[in-house]
Amino acid sequence: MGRRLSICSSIDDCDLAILANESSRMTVADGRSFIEEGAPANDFFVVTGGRVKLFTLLPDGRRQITGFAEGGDFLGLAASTSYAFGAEALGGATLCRFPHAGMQRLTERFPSLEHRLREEASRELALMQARMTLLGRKTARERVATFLIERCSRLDRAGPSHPVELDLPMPRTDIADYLGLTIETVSRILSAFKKEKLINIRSITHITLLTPERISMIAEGME
Amino acid sequence: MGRRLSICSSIDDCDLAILANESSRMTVADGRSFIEEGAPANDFFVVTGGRVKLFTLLPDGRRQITGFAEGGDFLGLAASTSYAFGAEALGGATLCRFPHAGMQRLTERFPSLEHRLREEASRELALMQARMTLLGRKTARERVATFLIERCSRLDRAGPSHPVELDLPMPRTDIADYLGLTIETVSRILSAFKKEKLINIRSITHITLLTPERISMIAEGME
DNA sequence: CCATCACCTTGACCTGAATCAAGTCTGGTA
DNA sequence: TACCAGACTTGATTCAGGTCAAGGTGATGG
Repeated sequence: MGRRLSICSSIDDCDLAILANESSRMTVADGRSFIEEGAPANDFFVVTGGRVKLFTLLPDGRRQITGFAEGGDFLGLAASTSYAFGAEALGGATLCRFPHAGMQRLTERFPSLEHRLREEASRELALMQARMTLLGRKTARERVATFLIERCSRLDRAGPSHPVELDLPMPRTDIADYLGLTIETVSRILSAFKKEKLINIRSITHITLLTPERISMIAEGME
Repeated sequence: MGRRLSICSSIDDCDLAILANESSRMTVADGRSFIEEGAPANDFFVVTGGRVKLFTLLPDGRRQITGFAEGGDFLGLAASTSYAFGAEALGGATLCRFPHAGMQRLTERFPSLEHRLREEASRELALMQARMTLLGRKTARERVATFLIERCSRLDRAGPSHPVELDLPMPRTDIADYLGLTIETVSRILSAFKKEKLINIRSITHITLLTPERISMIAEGME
């Protein structure tokens, strides 16, 4: 969750030691889970490298991926007592862990940090509104199109009108669980987009958006 | 969004004047919109009475209600430049409006307020994860059951095992747009629940949950 | 160079919820 | 008391996407 600006951006150089003092680095191997949904929430995390997926589960195993996080993103902003989601590395990730107690010392020492955290939380809140609309009201085609555009606008700001190379580091299963679809549907729709010359599938993980602006149209239901 | 504790809870009595100074009260009539999705976000709101619905729209008019807010809830936490949602009164509401500039003066004066705001944002974040799971992975029956349970646990903490009277102040259209369904489906499922003696429909807005614990089971997909 | 395994694609078929189309109920008005 | 309008319910039918079932594909190791 949350992007770009590192947690450090609100703290000046010579205070970095204090920060380092309150945190510990950790490495998580591909597919390894490091936050258990419902477990007591003792830590706050910052993703420093690699990628992570966040998800919730239903008792029968149905899964909803609620977000992907990468370098600079915050996890576990909720200062609540238990995690509302599980988290798992996607192809290996490195994290910085801040125990809540230490976090509190930090926010006391650096009041502006609290503001950064709120900012991050509200940015995430805004993204989630959009994702709820996707899940509640968009068709499968629109969902996949939205996903592609979302991916590409995390590289390029502003949707460009010329071909964009895209790399989808997550397996189809994860895309499906993120979009509230099945892997078959995701696969079929990507194939359809290819047949319609909207995209080019160079390899499983490597896709070219041939007509980004048309794909954005589809994403917004304006075919 | 966000419940119970008023914004004032982090501010002591004699400072209330300062707070009052930075805010203005407003009344919104039933069905009147007071936040326009995408409009520049200049204010932060606290619901002081009545109810409000938050939603996002697709260009063709499809609507996703992303939440209902009532007394004590916060709106527009995102300190971003434009609102990520629209908001409209549901049967009349009263609000307290805080222009962002004033809000900033307040957080400087009362640092603990910033923490409250983050807390509120992260609580909302956790709720949204659950709602994404609902929209992405639950069946219509499960969604309606979840909705009923959600409504009743905002009265009673802990799901009780004996009948609960419930009042649904929003029209079926809103329930449908909240759950990502059509009004027909919502209506059919409520009728089915009635036939199965899970609920009793006393009037359009007044429903009794006869077996709350069975309804919770359905809500979690554990029929 | 082939076997294997995990992941992805494609096809045939099915089904849950949407859509389309009548009714019915309620509360307000005269 | 009867009428009306808007909101809700119910039924018949359709269809988007899910499910089930084969194939493909490409990276790894023997």
